[in-house]
Amino acid sequence: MNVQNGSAAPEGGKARRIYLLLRDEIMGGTHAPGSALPGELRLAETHGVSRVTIRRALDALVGDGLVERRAGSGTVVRRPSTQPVQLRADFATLMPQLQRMADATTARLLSFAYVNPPAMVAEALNIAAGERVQRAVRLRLADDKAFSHLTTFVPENIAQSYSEADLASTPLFRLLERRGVRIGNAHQTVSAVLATPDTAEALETTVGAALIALTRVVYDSDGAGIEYLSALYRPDRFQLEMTLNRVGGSDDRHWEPVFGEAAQRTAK
Amino acid sequence: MNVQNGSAAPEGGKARRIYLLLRDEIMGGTHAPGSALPGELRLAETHGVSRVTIRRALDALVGDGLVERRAGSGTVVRRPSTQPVQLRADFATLMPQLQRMADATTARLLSFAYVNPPAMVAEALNIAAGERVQRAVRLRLADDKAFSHLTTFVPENIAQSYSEADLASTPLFRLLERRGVRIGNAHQTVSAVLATPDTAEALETTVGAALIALTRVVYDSDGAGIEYLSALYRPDRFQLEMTLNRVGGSDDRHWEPVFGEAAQRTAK
DNA sequence: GAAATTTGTATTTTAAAAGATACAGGATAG
DNA sequence: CTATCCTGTATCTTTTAAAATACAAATTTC
Repeated sequence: MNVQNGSAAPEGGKARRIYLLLRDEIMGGTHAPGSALPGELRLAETHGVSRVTIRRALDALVGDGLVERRAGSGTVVRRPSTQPVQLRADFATLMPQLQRMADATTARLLSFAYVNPPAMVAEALNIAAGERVQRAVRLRLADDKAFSHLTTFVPENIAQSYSEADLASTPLFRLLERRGVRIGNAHQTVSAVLATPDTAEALETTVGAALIALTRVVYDSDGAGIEYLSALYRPDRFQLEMTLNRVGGSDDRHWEPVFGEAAQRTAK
Repeated sequence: MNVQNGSAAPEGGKARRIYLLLRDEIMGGTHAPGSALPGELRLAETHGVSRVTIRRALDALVGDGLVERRAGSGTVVRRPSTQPVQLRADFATLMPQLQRMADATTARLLSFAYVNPPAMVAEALNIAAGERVQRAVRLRLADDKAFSHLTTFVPENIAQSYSEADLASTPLFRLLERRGVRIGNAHQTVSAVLATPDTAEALETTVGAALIALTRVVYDSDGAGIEYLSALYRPDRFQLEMTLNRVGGSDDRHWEPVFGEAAQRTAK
């Protein structure tokens, strides 16, 4: 009745749970392409369900094109035919990265309005009670595939210093700096959340899938809140990366992040 | 039959899915403590299920002590009685942080063995076919509460330069550097995954919950793989943080990570 | 080539979850 | 005080998922 992707994801129940789990493991690399999954009987035991249920979960994976089944042999993880789009962003230098990324990706505005800020946002930006904020929800696509769901909150008085059109052409921070706002620092937090019905739909995934959640709060030089960003990423299409170097003398050896392009080269 | 936490999490099916979702939202701050959840009827519509099903999910949340229901008034998010333990680690300087953290936390060894490396690991560490690796699975607890599930892979020849006892007292990198291994750089990736039966049990959470996944590969100065770490964190008990400063002249303004203690002070 | 293992298929039974519905009772807004 | 909106409770029905079971067919292993 409610088919999500094109796949035959089980509606609810254990089969669905196991489907999500296995899918997650496969896309996360736990089961490498070409390698065989544990046998159906084994899986049934591991997850404490009957073989029939495992079977239903596997059926869905086959429907997704993630695995291939060979009678008598086993179930094997398929080599993804379409290259994993896998965008990567360096966590240490996230901002400029995102900037460059903006060129290679498309954004779609899902919603735009001035609203009363959620408690979290009001607290983080230190918004006075009753004051409103501009909320914009954007979807970012690469290669016509959605990989990130962004919700930004900007205090009303700041938001009014630019138009929607401005935003389309120029990054927010440039706009603000031109207007004399002196950006001070930003604070980022990374977490993991489950896809809700709306975010799942936007990101073309399934309710209950694991998403990377990044929260960023930007302050001006006086410590006043400028922007609150809540970003959700599909882990199979986007990943946060960072390279560290071991530096210093034998007394004070420690790690130091590698910036920008160097990080890309050092990796792998 | 299979109660996970002490809560009454629905076995499978939609009620469970919605329970997980709402729980995730509450713990993630979408619904601030003290604020009311959407009405049951509204929730039923949003999630496309009947009110009874929503009700079952809410029952579980009440069982967890996450929400309080008042007849006629609504369902309200409870202020957590036990302060959120919330360990925080700075992503940029993760290593020293972890070092310091080790003092305040306990580790429990769940398994220890020499095994054939999974494909992912073999590739990342550039292990020759047939060569084995030391695999150790550890659980890290703070305040008697598990917050992280660590699996490390170290090539056999390197692992043999220290004993299990050594590891208990001294961090791996110190041990290796004393043995003449010259540590070069490390590469980290952050993602999000779902809790599987085993990781869920270890982390005292529920199958299908969202977890932060951090993968780290450490190389020596010759580029040879030294350690492959796969860490899972409970997002309600651990978070990756980072503070950035806006620096540079008007021509070349960009962001730069703030290290160590400074980051802690700047935040909030 | 025989034995063991693994997936494929089918049927039936059992259990669990979800839904529909109706009404009682508390809380709040006007 | 009343209309309205919420949760509380109960019952019954329907639908769906899961389990149990048996056997066939393909593959690998020895």
